[in-house]
Amino acid sequence: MNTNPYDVDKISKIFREYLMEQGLRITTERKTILEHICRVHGHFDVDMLREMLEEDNFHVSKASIYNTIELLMNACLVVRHQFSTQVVQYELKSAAMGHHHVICSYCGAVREIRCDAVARLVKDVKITRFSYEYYSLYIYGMCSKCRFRLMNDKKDKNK
Amino acid sequence: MNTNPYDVDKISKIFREYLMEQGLRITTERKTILEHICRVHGHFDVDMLREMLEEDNFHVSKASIYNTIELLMNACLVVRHQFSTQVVQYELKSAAMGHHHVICSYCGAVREIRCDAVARLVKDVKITRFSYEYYSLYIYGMCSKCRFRLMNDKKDKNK
DNA sequence: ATGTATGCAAACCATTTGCAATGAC
DNA sequence: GTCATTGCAAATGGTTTGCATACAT
Repeated sequence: MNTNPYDVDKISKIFREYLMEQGLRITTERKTILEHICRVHGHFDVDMLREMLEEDNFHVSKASIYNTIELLMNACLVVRHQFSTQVVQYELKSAAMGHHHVICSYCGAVREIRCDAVARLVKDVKITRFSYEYYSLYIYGMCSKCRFRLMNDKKDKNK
Repeated sequence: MNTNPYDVDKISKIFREYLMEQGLRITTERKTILEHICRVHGHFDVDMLREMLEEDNFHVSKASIYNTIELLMNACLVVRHQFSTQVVQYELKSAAMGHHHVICSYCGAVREIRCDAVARLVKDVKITRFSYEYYSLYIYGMCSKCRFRLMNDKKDKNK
């Protein structure tokens, strides 16, 4: 029933319309960057995106990547995540809407889970003087790897 | 029924115990920084905290503030928020647990709301190989001020 | 033809790091 | 007395900015 969250044609069309509406130009860079974002099925950061583009022999400056991501966020097509310090990651909004993020506070690993009950409830939260666009739910805790490592560290200490 | 989320004595005790447990030292700086954090009823950032301390004639280097906040996060007493770019804010975990964040994507204004139904549901989400510590829910959209401003801008254009 | 968008390099600024001096234990 | 912690200043690195050139309209 759900439509593909990575549908390039659909997403590119929305971006084109947004740019025209705002009187901004539809450049090769902007189009190509968005196309590559749609190919990443998951999170991405500026460097990763740049490498992908470079591998495709498409050279863009970092400044243009930042510029384009900014526009995509304004167009509500991309959302920003900052799970830990120093690492800013982005994600297509259409993809982000389908899951929540489970983050290990110790190693920083990020996992995605679905929970439609939570999703439904959050969308129905009534907020006065505010028009809802989207939400991010980050659940923090300790992953099994870190728990295991911690247990072993304690054992070693007691020896 | 709820206990005061800003209870200095209780929070300081937990921090002291954490430090001893980890073989770390209980310094005047660490104690004083935490005491000031408990006085902020809301979010704070490193500079704000430093100003507060300075006003109290307590001089600490930024490095020590960063160091102490790091420890407080490891002790699960403080959580980090990054609502928009460039501004990292922190909050006492005991305070953060009582509310969700409503953020305007346009002006960056942050509001807090309570919704116990969501809180209960999220805490009960079953996650395999993971021990839950806390969660953050960020709801993004447009606040009434920005909506109003946008409407006026459009009117002006059409003139 | 006009003026926005790009690329590049320099600037910025929050955070981190290195090291000598201090102070907790 | 020992060694972790602090303060200071320098280093780091992601993001932003300024400006000449390229190109969308």
